[in-house]
Amino acid sequence: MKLEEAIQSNKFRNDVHKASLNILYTAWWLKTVLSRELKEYGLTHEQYNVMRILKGKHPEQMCVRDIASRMIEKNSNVPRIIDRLVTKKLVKSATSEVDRRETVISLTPSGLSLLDNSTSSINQAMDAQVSIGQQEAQVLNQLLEKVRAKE
Amino acid sequence: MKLEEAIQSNKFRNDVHKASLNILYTAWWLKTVLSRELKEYGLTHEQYNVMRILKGKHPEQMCVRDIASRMIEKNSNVPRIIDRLVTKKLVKSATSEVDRRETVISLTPSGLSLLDNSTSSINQAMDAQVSIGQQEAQVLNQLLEKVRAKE
DNA sequence: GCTTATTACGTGTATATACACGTATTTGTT
DNA sequence: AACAAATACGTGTATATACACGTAATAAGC
Repeated sequence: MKLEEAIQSNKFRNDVHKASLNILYTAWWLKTVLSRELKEYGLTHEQYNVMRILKGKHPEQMCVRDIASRMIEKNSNVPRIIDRLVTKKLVKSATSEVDRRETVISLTPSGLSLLDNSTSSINQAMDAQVSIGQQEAQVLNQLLEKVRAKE
Repeated sequence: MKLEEAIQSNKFRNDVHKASLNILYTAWWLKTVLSRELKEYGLTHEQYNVMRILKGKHPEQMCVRDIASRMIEKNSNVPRIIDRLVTKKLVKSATSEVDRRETVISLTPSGLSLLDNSTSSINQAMDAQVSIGQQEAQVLNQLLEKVRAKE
């Protein structure tokens, strides 16, 4: 669906304004596509994101702050997301022995297994639904980096 | 900041995967930029969005459902966002006389005034921070539409 | 070594998304 | 007209973001 139909408006100040709304709408669309798959596994998008980050260091542990700094949405409240993963026994939490301020987190075997299965679903969904080619994706990446160039 | 730095990872399956994360991260970045401006006016991004939609029909009223269908994030709980705007006397709410199931909403004078001021800020912030040209924005728009082509 | 600053978390509040469900009202069918 | 179906809201719950603040532990300065 075109943006104009999706938000029932074609009143944009200019193409940059339209592109900004398009980015926001596409992100919402993408989250919806991915969340639909994750729901089968009882995971939210954010819980999945935390687990993916943990897998990057697996089988090593990571402290909460390291996880937070890798999140896509930087204001995520990582301690609370971890709480829910601990309840489901998908990750394990312990006080660091090196620095007792730190809480170190690691994937449990069942967390790792759930992550692998859900990642397959996510990847399939992405390949099936995100309908651009690799070369177009490269151009898109360059443009998005440029959008944020002034940060 | 490049995506790799922002999320401290360069493990992408391919460019389409990277582009998906890039869209999500850029949307978060953009919301942050805009919310910083809106905070001066005591508005959230979503409250602003509702007011912008209302302005499209001003001085006519709109029913809740019409507003909801124009939201960027389609699962927004519009009645509750409106509650907060009513509390701040930025919009007025009344039961429709034509169809008593409908609640019709309209901007108050102070709502309209706040909207105009905040829109100036938003537009300035967007022009200052979103650093692509109009022609690049056109290409970006085409690519984003293509990403969602299978919806 | 003692004091101060910093760091890493955890928690509380306001607002939001996502979704299910109940209720009042209107529309459609017969 | 009476009943069934659909519609438009409002509300409740779980989880999330955004942000402020408190506390325990460590680091830094003297």
